Amino acid sequence: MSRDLEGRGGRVTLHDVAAAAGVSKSTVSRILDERLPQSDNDTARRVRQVAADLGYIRDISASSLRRGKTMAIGVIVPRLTDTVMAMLYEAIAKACAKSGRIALVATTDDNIDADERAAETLIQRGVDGLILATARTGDDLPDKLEKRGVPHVLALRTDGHSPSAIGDDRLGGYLATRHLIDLGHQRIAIIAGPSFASSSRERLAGYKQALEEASIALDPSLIMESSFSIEAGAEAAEAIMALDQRPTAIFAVNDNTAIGALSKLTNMGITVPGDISLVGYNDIPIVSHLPTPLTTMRVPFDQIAAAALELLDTPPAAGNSATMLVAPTLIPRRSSGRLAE
Amino acid sequence: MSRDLEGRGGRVTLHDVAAAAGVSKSTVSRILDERLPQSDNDTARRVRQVAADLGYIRDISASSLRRGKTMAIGVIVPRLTDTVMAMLYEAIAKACAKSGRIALVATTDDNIDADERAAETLIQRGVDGLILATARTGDDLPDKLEKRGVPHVLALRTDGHSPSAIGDDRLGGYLATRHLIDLGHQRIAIIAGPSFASSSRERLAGYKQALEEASIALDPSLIMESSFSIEAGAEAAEAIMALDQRPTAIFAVNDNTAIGALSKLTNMGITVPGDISLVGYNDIPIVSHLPTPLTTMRVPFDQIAAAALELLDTPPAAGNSATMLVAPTLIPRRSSGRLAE
DNA sequence: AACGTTGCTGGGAACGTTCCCGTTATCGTT
DNA sequence: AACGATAACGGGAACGTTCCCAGCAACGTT
Repeated sequence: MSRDLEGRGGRVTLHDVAAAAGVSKSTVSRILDERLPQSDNDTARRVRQVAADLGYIRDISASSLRRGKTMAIGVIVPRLTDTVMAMLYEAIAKACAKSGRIALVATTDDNIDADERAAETLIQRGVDGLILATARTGDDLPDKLEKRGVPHVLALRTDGHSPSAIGDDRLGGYLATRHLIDLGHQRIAIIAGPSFASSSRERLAGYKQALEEASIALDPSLIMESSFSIEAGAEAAEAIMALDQRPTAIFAVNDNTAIGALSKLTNMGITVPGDISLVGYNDIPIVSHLPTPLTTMRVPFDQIAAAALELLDTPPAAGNSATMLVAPTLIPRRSSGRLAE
Repeated sequence: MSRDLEGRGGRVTLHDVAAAAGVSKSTVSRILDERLPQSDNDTARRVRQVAADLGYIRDISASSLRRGKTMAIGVIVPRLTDTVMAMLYEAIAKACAKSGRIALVATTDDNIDADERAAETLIQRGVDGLILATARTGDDLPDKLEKRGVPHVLALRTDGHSPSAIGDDRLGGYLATRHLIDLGHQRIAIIAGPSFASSSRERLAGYKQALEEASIALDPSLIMESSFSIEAGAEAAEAIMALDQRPTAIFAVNDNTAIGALSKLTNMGITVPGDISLVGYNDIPIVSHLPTPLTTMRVPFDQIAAAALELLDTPPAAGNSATMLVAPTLIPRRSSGRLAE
C-alpha cells in the first residue's frame, strides 16, 4: 500500500523486494535462488509472497554476469523449414527447458561459412555451449571450437571424433533394407544422400550390410548419390527408373528424398507399392498423411536431444567414447509391400 | 608478448584491451560501441587491432545490464514443425540479424496456457519485445502484455486491435477463389480452417466476396470448418465428397489442409485437377514438389517480419492504424484447371 | 590575448545480481 | 550455566560494461 518505489518507471529489483519484506537483499537473493533447495522458512515464505506481489522478475543479465553462466545453449542447423531439423530443435528446446535453460537457434542454409558466422553470433550471445547439426566431412569448426575452449556437441551427424549424439544410422539403414529384403525384394536401389554427411554414409553402410547378409550381390548402379532435398529425390528416382534393369524397391536416405521420389514415380505412372516399394527415413509428420503413407524409420529425437545435453554437461573423459547412439525403429506403412511374383 | 593476464582462466575484458593499448577502458568502450559512427582515429584503429588480437568479445550480460536492453526479440509460434511457422521464424530471425538482434523462439503447441508460459519464459529472458503468431479470439495475452508494458506485435493473425503485421488474408481468399471462378468453376467448396484465427476468417470472407462478386449463390454446406492440420484437410475433403452435389473445386485455407485433401481425394480415386481443382495457401516448399504441384497463395514472410519489427521499434501513435497488411500473390500450378464442360 | 567551441580522454559511479565472510540467533549437550 | 555446533542473516565487494562528467588540448574568433 505504502509502496511508492514501484511507480518509478523502472523494474522491481531485489532491493525493492528486500525493503518491502524487511530483510536484506542477500537474504532475498538466497531465498529466490532456484538452484538451492527450496527452504520453507517463515521468512522464506513471506519473501516469496512479497516478490510475487510486487511482480519481481530476476534480471537475467545481472544474474548471468555475476554467475558467469547464461543458461543458454546454441543450436546450429541448416534450416528450420526442414522438418527434421525443426523436430530436432524442438526436442532440444524441450530438454533445455527441463533444466531451466533456453535454446537459441541459428541457421546456415548449408553454407559452410554461415556455419562459422552462426557459431560466432551465438558465442557473442554468451551461450554456455553449442549443439551442431551441420557437421560435414572436412568441416573444421568443431576443432576450432575445441581450441577456443567452447563446449560443443554434434547432433544427428558426427565427424568421427567430436562428442556426438546421433541416431544409429547404420542400424537404421540395415533395418530399412532388411525390411525390404524380408518382403521378398532382391533388387533394391538406394537414394544415398550426400557423402559429406555421416548420416547418409552410415545408412548406406547399413544398406550394404543387409544386402551382404542376405547374399545379394551389390550393384553399384543402384546407388544414387544425392542431396537431402525433395528435388534430389525426384531426380534420383528418375535416374533409377532409367536403368536397364529396374529395381523393385527403393530405400531413400530421408523422407524428403522419398517424397520427391514418390512424386516422380506417381507422375511416371509407376505405382507405390504396386510396382515398386519405397522406404524413407525420419518419420516427419507429413509422411503418414501422403496419398501412400510412407514406410520409414523413426528417430527418437528426444533421446538425441537429451544425450546432446548430457554430453555438454559432463564432457566424456578423454579416451572415453564420446558418441552416444540411439536406435531408430521401423514404422511400416503402405509404401512398402511384398514383392509380386 | 609480455601479456600475462590472458592466461588467467578467464575471459579478455575491456580492461585487458585498455591496458594492452595504453588507454582507458572508457575509451575502448566508446571505440568499440557499434551504435556510434565508427571513428577512424589513430587510437581507434590501434584499439580495434589490439581487441582483435586479444580475441576480445564483449560480455553481453554486462552490456545488457548496463544498457537496459538485450537486443533480443521473443517469437511465439504454435510449432516449428509447421513449415509456415518455420518460414515466419526464419524471416524474423533474418530481419533481426540486420539490426544486430537475435530472435528467441518458444512454441506453444496451440495450447492456450502454454502461450502465457512461453511469454513468461521469454520475458524472464529479458527480451526487448515479443512477436506473437498465436493470436486467437478470446486470447487475452496481448492485453495482459499491454498492461504490463511489454512491447509486442501480432504476426500472421490479428486480434483486431493490437499492433499486427499480417498478410492480406481477405485479398488472398478473394484471389484464390477468383482464380477458380475464372477457370469456370461455380461450385467451390472451402476448407475454412478454425474460426479462432483471423487468418482463416478473413480468407473465408475473401472467398465469400469473390462468390458474391461473381453472383454465385453462397451454399453454406460447402463451407467446412476445420483445424490447420493435414488430417483435418483429409476429413474435410471426405465430408465435401459426401455431399449430394459435389463441388468442382476446393479452396483450402492452408497448404497443410490442401495436402490432406489431396491425399484423401487421391485415395478416393478422384483426380486433381481432372475431377476437382484445388488451391492451397502459403506456398510452403513441399507443395511445388507434390505429385500434383499445388496452386497456392505465396505470402511474403520477409515483409511481414520487417513490418513486425518496425511496429515493435516505433509503436504507432494512438489512433493510428496499427495493422500492416502485405499482399499475397497467386502461384498457379497444376492442381487447378479449367472446368471440363 | 582572452574567449567560447569542439573533440577526445579518463575517472568513477552506476546497472542488479551473487557470493564471500563475519555476526548473530537457536539449539542441544555436558 | 557454559559451551560448541549449526543455521540464518546482512554488509559489501565483486562481475564487465556503459555513461555522465570534468579535464584538457587544439582551434578559430573577437
